[in-house]
This record gives sequence, C-alpha cells and structure tokens, in this order.
Amino acid sequence: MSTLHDVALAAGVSDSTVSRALRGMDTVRPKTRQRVAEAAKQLGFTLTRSASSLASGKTMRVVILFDGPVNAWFNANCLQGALEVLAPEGYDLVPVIAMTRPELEDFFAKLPGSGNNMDGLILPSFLLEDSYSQALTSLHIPAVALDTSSTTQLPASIVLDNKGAMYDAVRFLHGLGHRRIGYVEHPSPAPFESSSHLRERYFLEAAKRMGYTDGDVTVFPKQSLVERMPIDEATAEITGRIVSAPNRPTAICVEIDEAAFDIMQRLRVLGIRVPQDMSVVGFDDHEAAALADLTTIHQDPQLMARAAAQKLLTMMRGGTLDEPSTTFRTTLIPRGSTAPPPQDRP
Amino acid sequence: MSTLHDVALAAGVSDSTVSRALRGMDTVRPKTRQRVAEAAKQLGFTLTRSASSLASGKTMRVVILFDGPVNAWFNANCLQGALEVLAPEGYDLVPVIAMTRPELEDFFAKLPGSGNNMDGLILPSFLLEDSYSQALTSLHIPAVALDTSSTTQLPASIVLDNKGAMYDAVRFLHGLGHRRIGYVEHPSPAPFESSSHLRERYFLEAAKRMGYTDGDVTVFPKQSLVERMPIDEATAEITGRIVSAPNRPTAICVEIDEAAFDIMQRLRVLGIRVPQDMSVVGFDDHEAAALADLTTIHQDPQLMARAAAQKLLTMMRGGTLDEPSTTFRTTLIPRGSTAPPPQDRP
DNA sequence: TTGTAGGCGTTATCAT
DNA sequence: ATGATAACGCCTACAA
Repeated sequence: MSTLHDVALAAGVSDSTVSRALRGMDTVRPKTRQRVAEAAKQLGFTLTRSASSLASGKTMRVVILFDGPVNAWFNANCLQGALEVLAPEGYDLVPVIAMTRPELEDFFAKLPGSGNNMDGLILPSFLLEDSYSQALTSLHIPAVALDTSSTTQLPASIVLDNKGAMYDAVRFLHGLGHRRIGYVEHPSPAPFESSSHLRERYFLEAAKRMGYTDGDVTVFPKQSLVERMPIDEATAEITGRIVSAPNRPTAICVEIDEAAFDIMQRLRVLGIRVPQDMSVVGFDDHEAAALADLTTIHQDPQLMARAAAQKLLTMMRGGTLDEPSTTFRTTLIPRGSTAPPPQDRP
Repeated sequence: MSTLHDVALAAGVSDSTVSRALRGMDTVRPKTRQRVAEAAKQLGFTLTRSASSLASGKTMRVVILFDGPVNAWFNANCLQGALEVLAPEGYDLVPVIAMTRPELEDFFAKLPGSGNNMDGLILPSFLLEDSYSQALTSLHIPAVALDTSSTTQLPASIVLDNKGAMYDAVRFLHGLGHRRIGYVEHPSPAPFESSSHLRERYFLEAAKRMGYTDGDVTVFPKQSLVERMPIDEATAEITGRIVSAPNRPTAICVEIDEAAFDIMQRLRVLGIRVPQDMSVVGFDDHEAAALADLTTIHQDPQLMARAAAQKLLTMMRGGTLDEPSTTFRTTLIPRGSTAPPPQDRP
C-alpha cells in the first residue's frame, strides 16, 4: 500500500537514501539505515518487484523449462535442487512446461523479447536443437543445460555420464551370464528428443563392444513408437512385446525407474518371475527402488540442479565459469531384481 | 531489445493501439491488429512483464507456499495441478518454501507490502495461525487454503475429508479383528503444525467411537517428539518404539505413505512380518503404494490443487465463489499389507 | 477505432 | 553520506 516515498517522508530522508538503505548498500550511515528500517517496518513496506525490475533491468526471475510434469521424479528433484540455491538469493524460480513441439517452438519463438523477462534459464532433459541453443547464446540469455544434449553446446552445462552408466549396466548383466539383453525406452509423451534417449545409443554401443551381436540385443519398442497413447497403455503394450519377443531377452534395462516399476509388476502378472525368469535394471534410483528391490543406476538430479543453479548464478552476475561443464557420474546399485539367467542356474 | 514503441512505429500506429492489439482487446480493427502482430513478430517483440505489471497493477504472479521440499509427493502434485490451470492463463506459479518457523514468520511479516508482489496465494498443508489467515483477508490478498486448517477460515479452501478417512481406516482395521491399533505420526521436520496432524486426532476419535479404550490405542511417537533429527533416523527410532511398545499394536496407520514404506521395510528387517505380524495402512496412495502392496487411503492432491487454482483464478479476477469451500473425499484401497491379527488366524 | 498524456514505484546518474 | 531528477516500458483514462 505504501511506497518507498512514504518511507522516505517518515524517515525524513530522500527516496534514494531509502532505496540504498533497504538494499543494504554500503554508503549509508548506520544510524540513517536504522531509521529507514524502522519506518519501513512501521509502514509494513516492501519493495515492489515490478518497479525495481523495471528500473534496474534485473527481473530476479529464472525459468526452468521442463518437458513433462513437475511431479515426475527427475523434474521434481531438479526443481527442489535449483530452488535451494536460487531462493536464498532472492530469485523466483518459475517452472514452465513444454510438453508438445508447438509449445516448445512457441517458447523459443518468444525468446528474443524474453531477455527482459528472465535473468536466466535452466534446461533439463531436452535434446536441444542447435538453432535453439544458438539463439540462447546470441541473445545473451544466461542458460545452463542440465543433462541436456545438443551438438551446439550451451556455454554452461551439467552433464550426466550416461555412457559410463550404460557400459556399467551392460557389463553387469554380461557378468551375470546374460547373453540376450534388451533395452526398454520410456514411453514418454514428449514428441521431441529427450536426453535420456541417448542412453539407448550407449546401451547398444556397449553391447556391441562386449561382443553381443545384433540378434542378441533388442530395443523395445523396436520401431513403431507407441505414440500418443496413455502412458500405462503404452507400458502394457511394451511389456507384451517383451514377453512375446521372438528371441526373448533374459535381462532388460529400462530407461527410468518409474517405468521399470510398472513393467516389473506387469511381468509378474504375466507369470514372468523377476529375477528368476527375467532380470530388470532400472535407472535413477528413485526412492521406491529400494522398496521394489530394483537393481538400478543411481543419479542425483537434486544435486545436479544445485550445481546448475550455481553456475547460472555466477553467469547472471556477470562472472566467468572456471568450469563451464561439470559431469556427474552414476553408480550401479545391485539389488534383487537381477540374477543369472534361467539356464545358468541348477 | 525493442520496445512497444518500436512496434508502434513499425506498424504505423500509436503505442496504445499496439498495447490493445497485442493483448487481444476487442476495440481493434482486424486489419490493424494483424499489422501490429506482424511488426511485433518481425521485431521479435515481447511485452516486458515488469513494465506491464507496474502500469497495470497486476503482477501475474501467484505464490504457492510449502512447508517442505517441492519434491515431496504431496507438494510436487500440488504444484503440477496448480500449474496446469494457472500457466495457461499467463500466471507465473512461484514455489516458496518455509520450513522453519522464522521463515514462516518472515513470510507473513512481509505480507503487508506483498500485495504489490503477488496476485494470489495458495497455501497447502499449513495449519495456519489465526493471525495469519486474518492478515491475508484484511490485506485483501486472494488466498486459498489447500487441505489447510485454521480456526479462522480463509475465504476459500479445498479441504480433504481427513475425518472420514480416519474413520474408514479404523473401521477397516476393526473389521479385520484388530483390537490393539496404533497411529504413527510423520516425523516431519517442519516445526509448526501441518494439517496432516489432524488425522491423528480423528484417528483417536474414531477409535474411541468404535469402542477402543485408551490402552488399546497408541500414538507414535507418544510425547517426546523426534525433533530436529534426520528423517531416517527419526523413522528408525519410531520403528523401534513400535516394535518394543509394551502393548504392541497388531495394526498401525501411518500418516503418509512415504513414511509407511520406510517403516514397512524396517519392520521386515526386524523380523516383523507384514501383514502376518503387523498390518500397515498408509495415507496418500502414492504411486509406489501399489508396488509395495500397501493398503492405503487414496487422495488426489493434483486434482485438489487444480480446484484450488480455479478458485483463486476467479478471486483474482474479482469474481465471487459460488462454493467457497470444496471438500474432497478419500477412498480406502485394500491391498496386501493388512490382514487379520495373528491370534485370529489358524 | 485510434491517439494523447500522465503516471505506475524504483533505480541510477550526477550533483552536493 | 545524501538529494534531485531522469529514465525504465507499459497501461489507462480521456479525448478525438
């Protein structure tokens, strides 16, 4: 209700002094500062964000762009991590979701003018098209990629060692004696590339490296994507394909835990025992993975997001990153959903 | 980079016309509107939020205040639900976390001036102190409570039928034959009252109503709160108390699923079989509940948050709610974590 | 249907 | 250490 000017009158100083005092600038005499503080508290005064923003040019707003719901495990953890570092610095962290290609295009189409509307951008998950990442840098919008890939690198990024992770997984299954293995894509509704799709590539690469032939390795769904299908229908469909695959694998890697949980349950319903008949490896180490006794690959998106936010912070403040890109490694957590293949056991 | 004025020049019209055209107001000739749209796109122009905000008085910013991390199941779902209705209307949804009492106090202390900084407020989980809810209404800040309780009701609220839920739970356990039952509080780190604590009260009330005596019903932790303790230590501690309780219950209700998962695992480790030795009922119907085969009480915070956001929307637009308070009911989902008590079985 | 003019509440620059 | 004075970019009467 009351403005900075009212505070100035009450404290018997000028507007500028109030502004300086309230923002903790150093050229204010302690006594004056205190008088101002009292007047402000007295009046219940708070700076108006939009006015400060307009005058200063800083919006104190960073957007985090997701390719799916914020209640998905990975996204919620990113949000929390970034919030933990940004909020104490006074930034708003605004989640924005672009689930469809038009939405994504729209977001980037509006980018040119958006410099006035955000101080920074965090991009988790997206496999960014080059034109987009270029636009970002040429518009001088501080942005950091969070487990995001693109040919044209952004100036800052947090990357997950997906390659190492998949090599670990394949090596692990190979060590258990599995000779027919499969990779299961997450039936994501997002119609554009997500960086987790990269894992498929590395899985195949690792398999080949370990001596698996094409016939030994299957990807589900193979080609005909299960698109635009409710997610559990898609999962059911995929589980069906796995079970009825001509050369059914004895072990599968699933792109994310949340999908693995579902698939495990469906396998059991179909009479396929895990791990006796089929080994399952997940990805994420979701809180429920221990509960489900799921062997999985641990990652910590909350931590990665903190790192991303930290980098963004220094960029927004005009600093230089001493390490533009930081890589996080994964850890394979062996649990009860994996075992040697059927024929190997007594 | 370019301003509304630049667009006006390019389109050969006045600033106000551009403003009107861009915001879709009706008093603009289609042809003019199009010319403006083209000029805007051409220049990559986007309205500057802070300027619009300052001039119009609307911030297009609604904050959602949480008492814990946004990656908690309930919170993440609230966020997603509210986002789904607010984002399409152009609102930023800004998550703010107040985990400690000072943080909460600080938030409300700054409220008087905050009217200029937010158009609305969503309050999940808090057991609001009256002074706070009164401040909100007297400051005319549109706010809606989401499963939040306070003596002084806010003008709008979404309430969960916690009472009905707990009566269902007690009735269910009673029907299975349990004569000694327990209620397990969530070892929340938040030092202030959360509305889920209400459930404890209703549980006790229901138990009494069904004929349980004080000796038959135990609350964990009983009195000495497990405060300021890392959450899993607290859970371990609580599990220990349950197991070693003098008159150990044969069935427990746990305040939220996430805690129930943990407790179930610990019980098993301690050799207590679920449900043979101990029945467990959760609350939430978290995605992992099916996986854990946990009998639980279903609620849908995402849906509730949508409703909350909808109410907020009409309030922010000056409308009147035809139903200030909406109550959502719960459903008990029987699964494998509950069974008759030990002595009842052959 | 469109244009004109004033003001929204701060910050920044330049004095003092 | 503090004051005066322009911006900042848009919206909203009001006028035409």
